[in-house]
Amino acid sequence: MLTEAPPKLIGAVAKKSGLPVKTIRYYDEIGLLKTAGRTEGGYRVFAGDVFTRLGFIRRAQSLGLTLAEVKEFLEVHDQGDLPCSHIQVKLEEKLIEIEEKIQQLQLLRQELSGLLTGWQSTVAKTDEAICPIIES
Amino acid sequence: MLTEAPPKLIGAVAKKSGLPVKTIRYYDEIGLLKTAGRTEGGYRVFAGDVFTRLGFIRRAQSLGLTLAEVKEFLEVHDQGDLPCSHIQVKLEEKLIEIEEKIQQLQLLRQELSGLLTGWQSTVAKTDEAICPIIES
DNA sequence: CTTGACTCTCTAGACGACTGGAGGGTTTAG
DNA sequence: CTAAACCCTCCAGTCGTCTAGAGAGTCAAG
Repeated sequence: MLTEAPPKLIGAVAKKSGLPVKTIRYYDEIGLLKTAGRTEGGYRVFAGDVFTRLGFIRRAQSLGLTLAEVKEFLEVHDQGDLPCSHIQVKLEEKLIEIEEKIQQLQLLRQELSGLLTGWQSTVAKTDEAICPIIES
Repeated sequence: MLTEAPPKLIGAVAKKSGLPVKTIRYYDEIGLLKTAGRTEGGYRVFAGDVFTRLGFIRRAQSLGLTLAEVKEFLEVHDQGDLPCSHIQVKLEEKLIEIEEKIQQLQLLRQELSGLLTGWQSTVAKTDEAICPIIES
């Protein structure tokens, strides 16, 4: 019972991934998606792994990586068997950057939770609190 | 032997922090810096904690926070004794986000180092490697 | 008092990452 | 065959984060 997988069109991908159609087209335009070709009518057809890919993109992006950087990684992934030391070094550098980021995030967390506990102690002191600044 | 601290002008801050003068002015403009007033001639004068502040800004920013978010945190810090639950909740949410980010970074690290080890095994297999794609 | 380094404001431009809309082709249900 | 729901390209606009330059004021050294 093997039925032909129906071609995933951009609308379906958008709905399932939660991203706007426009954004997906944009990602495709700048070469992040390696679309699985087009239909006869010229519609983009996407492979099954597009969701993994989109997930990766969004995750990386939300962590401060640019789409250009993301693209590099994806290219490495796509032609995975090209261990040129040039790119390998670049990847290793990126990994170090990421580890630094993790540490920075942990520091930031400390700082913010410092704000919070500072507050809490203030709350304890003042026993009641009203916020005089509510903007928007 | 208490001498008056000399007023830190923007150029000195730029030099010491490594940021361009323009950027610092920009940060001031959007309210990130709470400059310690101006000289008679209209020059910005910065307090000693400006470097801590700039450090915080850059760190947070490099982790994907917007300057608007950074600004919120700094405002909390500046008027630290306002434990209004509205903002407190916001901060807690941010903390959770940050913890998620840490996890995502760890995932990303895994993925990237997966690329790397994938490579390494390929290297082991092919024993020699040349990179056919050197762009720029 | 002049010169040079520094500062100011203001306006405009750049770049990344979208987002909206016009104008038009494709596909499918009735 | 037509209408609705998709999809396409192309072009322009937006938002955030700077960055460049013009024109002008400030300040310390000589």
